[in-house]
Amino acid sequence: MPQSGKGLIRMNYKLWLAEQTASKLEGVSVEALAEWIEYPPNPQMGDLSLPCFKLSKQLRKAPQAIAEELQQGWGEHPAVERVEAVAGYLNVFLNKASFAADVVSEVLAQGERFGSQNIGEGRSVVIDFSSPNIAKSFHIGHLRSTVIGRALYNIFKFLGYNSVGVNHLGDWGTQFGKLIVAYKLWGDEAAVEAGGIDELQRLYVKFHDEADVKPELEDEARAWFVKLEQGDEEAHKLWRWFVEISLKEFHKMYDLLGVKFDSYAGESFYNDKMAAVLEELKTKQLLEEDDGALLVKLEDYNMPPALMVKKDGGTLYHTRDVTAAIYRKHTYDFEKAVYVTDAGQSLHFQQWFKVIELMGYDWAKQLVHVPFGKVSLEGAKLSTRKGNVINLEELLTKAIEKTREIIEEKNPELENKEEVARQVGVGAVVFNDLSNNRIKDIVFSWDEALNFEGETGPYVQYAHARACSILRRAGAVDTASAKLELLTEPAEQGLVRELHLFKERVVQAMDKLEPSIISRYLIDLAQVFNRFYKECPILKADVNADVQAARLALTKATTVALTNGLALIGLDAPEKM
RNA sequence: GUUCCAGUAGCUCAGCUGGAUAGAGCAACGGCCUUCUAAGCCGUCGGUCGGGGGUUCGAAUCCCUCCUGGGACGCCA
Repeated sequence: MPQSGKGLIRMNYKLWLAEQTASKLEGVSVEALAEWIEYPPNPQMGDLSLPCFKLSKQLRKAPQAIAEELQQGWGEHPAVERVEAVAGYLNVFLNKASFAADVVSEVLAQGERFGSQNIGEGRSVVIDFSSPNIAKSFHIGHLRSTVIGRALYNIFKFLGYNSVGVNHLGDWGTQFGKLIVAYKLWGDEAAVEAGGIDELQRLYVKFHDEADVKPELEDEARAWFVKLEQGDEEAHKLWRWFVEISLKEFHKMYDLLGVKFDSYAGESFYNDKMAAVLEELKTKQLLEEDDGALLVKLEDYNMPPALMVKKDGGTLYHTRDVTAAIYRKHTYDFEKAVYVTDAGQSLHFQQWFKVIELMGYDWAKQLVHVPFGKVSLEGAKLSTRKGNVINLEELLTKAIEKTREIIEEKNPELENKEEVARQVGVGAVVFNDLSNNRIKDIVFSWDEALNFEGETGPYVQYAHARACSILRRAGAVDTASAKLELLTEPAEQGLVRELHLFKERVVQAMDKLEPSIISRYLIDLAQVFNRFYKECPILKADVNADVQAARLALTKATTVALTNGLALIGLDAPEKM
């Protein structure tokens, strides 16, 4: 257990309080108590609280009586100022001085590791995210999967897992038949080289427009895809070319966003691996024929069947996903495999997770779908085919441009304007996408995506820059000898309390696979810091030297938490802006 | 039709897996730059937590039901 002498509880206050009280209660485990302990809604009620209602049944006593007994038997503890029994709660008021000293010294000691833990012990988590379709523009719909997946990747890594980021490229399928047909009919090489994905997409859209009046185009497209699958040279060459052009553009986005992957094994990668899986399904007697197609019936599980082979012999995304999962299990031996896609695919994932289970793989329960809500544009659904999309590059470019303007207006002396404009502009867009629960649908609005005030990325970055500014002006700071016990003002304590929360927020974010928990935390932290900044002067003439040193240490600790938190969700923390 | 998800302030959303008087941001209005970056801070206004039942000492949170909106539902992914 953490040593609690001299107020040093090493930041696990819930566990510590559980240990303190468990010894006085018969037959109650420390773990259970730790779960029940909560933070009171406001500081006047204390810093920690144990509701005694659940204990009431077990101990056959009134909650308030239990709380009072605990209070009376409390005795003295250097880390605690006093305890109260109120309305069935045991409220603990921490010793402000020791609390501040404990928290701030821990944050400073851990630095960039602050908030991290070794929960994963090196076990692997495969995260399938981003996964854009080749020859289609990278629009704001793909952004969500990309930034949510990347955040989860970072969070798992921070907590001791071996994160494996997989970009399951949509580089195979009948759309390539369509694209080949369109290219041969209306395209030309120079235009595609010059126009990139835009030109490919124009061809793709044109195909659909034309196919509406000339349905035989669809047959041609199917024929070309069959040729592609059979290794036809011309088809393969065109396909390869489309992939290269697309990847070049995707990498521009990934570079701007700072996203990296460990694998780009997309759909085409599994082409030669599906036959074996189909054979396995057959052997395990899971496949049934229906109207020429092969499928796995799932009616016992209240789901429509999972179609594995089309009547023309072609495979489907069920087939590919099952194959990919088996491959990844063998390759990475994952403890968990998460798939970050829009919520519209929920049924699909449930279906093939069930297929994996029916194949007898007990690791089926390690497969997790992480769904997120749809992005729509002023109510209209985004559609590549209709050309109704917001291009991510355009959005990021605008965000960077707007940041540049704000810098010119507010901080024209700034040295590395371009770099900061990128960090803040991109940060605003990314943060905006991560600030709500991922399941919520988003109606895209330029105003909101480019808003830099209130609950936004720039707000958090700005708090960090202000803190850095103070530290810079203060010069060399000896935080090690600072008298941290002096940090007892309400604004200081509020900040200390928030810093203390970081560690459990990171774990929550992992448990719920929810990056917005980090974003929300950062807003709260920036908020209490801004309050502290306003209320507690540091570099002013009349500030006592000891107080100044302590506040500088607290400021430094805040930059550590802000930087670490921002890094988790993929944002940089510029020192000036 | 079957099934999944969402519904909290005028708007956008939190609400820590059932706890104390439901919190932020935006918008509106009113204050705060001769003092550490005003991308900031403070204040005011604003709520039958979609409706109705139920479980519980206690429900925005769990269960049932209804309403509204959205998604998915065999040969696209």
